[in-house]
Amino acid sequence: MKNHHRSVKVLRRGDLAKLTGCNLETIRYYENIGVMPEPPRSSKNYRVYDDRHVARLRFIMRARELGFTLDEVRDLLALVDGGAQTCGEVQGLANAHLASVRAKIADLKRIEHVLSSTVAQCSGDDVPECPVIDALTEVA
Amino acid sequence: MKNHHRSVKVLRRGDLAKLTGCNLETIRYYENIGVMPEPPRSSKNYRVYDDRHVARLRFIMRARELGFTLDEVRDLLALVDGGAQTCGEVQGLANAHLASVRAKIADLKRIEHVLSSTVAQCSGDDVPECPVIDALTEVA
DNA sequence: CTTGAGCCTGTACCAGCTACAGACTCTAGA
DNA sequence: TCTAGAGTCTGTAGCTGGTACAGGCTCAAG
Repeated sequence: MKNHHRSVKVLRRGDLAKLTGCNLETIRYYENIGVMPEPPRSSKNYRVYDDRHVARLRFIMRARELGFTLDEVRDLLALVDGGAQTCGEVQGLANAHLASVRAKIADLKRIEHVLSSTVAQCSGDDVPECPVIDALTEVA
Repeated sequence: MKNHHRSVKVLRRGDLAKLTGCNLETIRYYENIGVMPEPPRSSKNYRVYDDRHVARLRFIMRARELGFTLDEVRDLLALVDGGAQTCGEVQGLANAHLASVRAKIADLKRIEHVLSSTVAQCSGDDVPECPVIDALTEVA
């Protein structure tokens, strides 16, 4: 038992990465841009994390998975940290983000439609005439 | 009549930008990365464009609008320029791209679902309990 | 005591542009 | 003819959201 005088193992950057599945370097990046707090350092200048850092990083990663930008994540975190945050404010951010997600879906659907209807006209043969190229070339 | 000895007005970079709606700097960028050809230069080192440059830039812009990456655009252009291009090859590229567009749509729909169902639980009040924050915080 | 793993820092790189500085040139009006 | 402003030239830096490496320290096991 080497840690008999310290019952809780400290988390270093690599541990945090493994626990969350986040890339090691990304953690430092998040710290640099201010979405992760600067953790305390050990005597040898190693970052020392705890459970709250794990929770915060998971929060960030989940928000990123849902397509929030890092700026939006910062806003969400500020509301969370603010203590005085209200459901209404968070709802506002989430709704704004939802609208942009829906706009992206609409864009991509339009693109999908153009692509699929164009490709459907392809003969797939060795012929030089190609409806895809035509569609791209057309001034329309 | 200043151009009496040259009936066709030459296009400079700004003209090409206006004709296509492309950003002025983007034209130079496309030249640097090799999707636009290096145009001939005037005696004073100004780029001189013609109709074919206009057509090519429109092609690139249309492909970009459809979500092709610049690498994919390069491939498409190589097939177009190759002369021996076949409909089948182009169809292959377009189909691969269509698949990635569909994958993005699926991702975004999943995100939309999570967001909208979460936001729907919001009271929108001044209360500190927020289902959006809960959803982001949950380890799930 | 050595060896490898892990951590530290700063910096460079990716896409796909956009913008700006500083120098040159062209064009239209006075 | 002169001059002011617009256009062009080059290289380079910035943006987002990371990723990756070099060069140096430190730590733990054999």
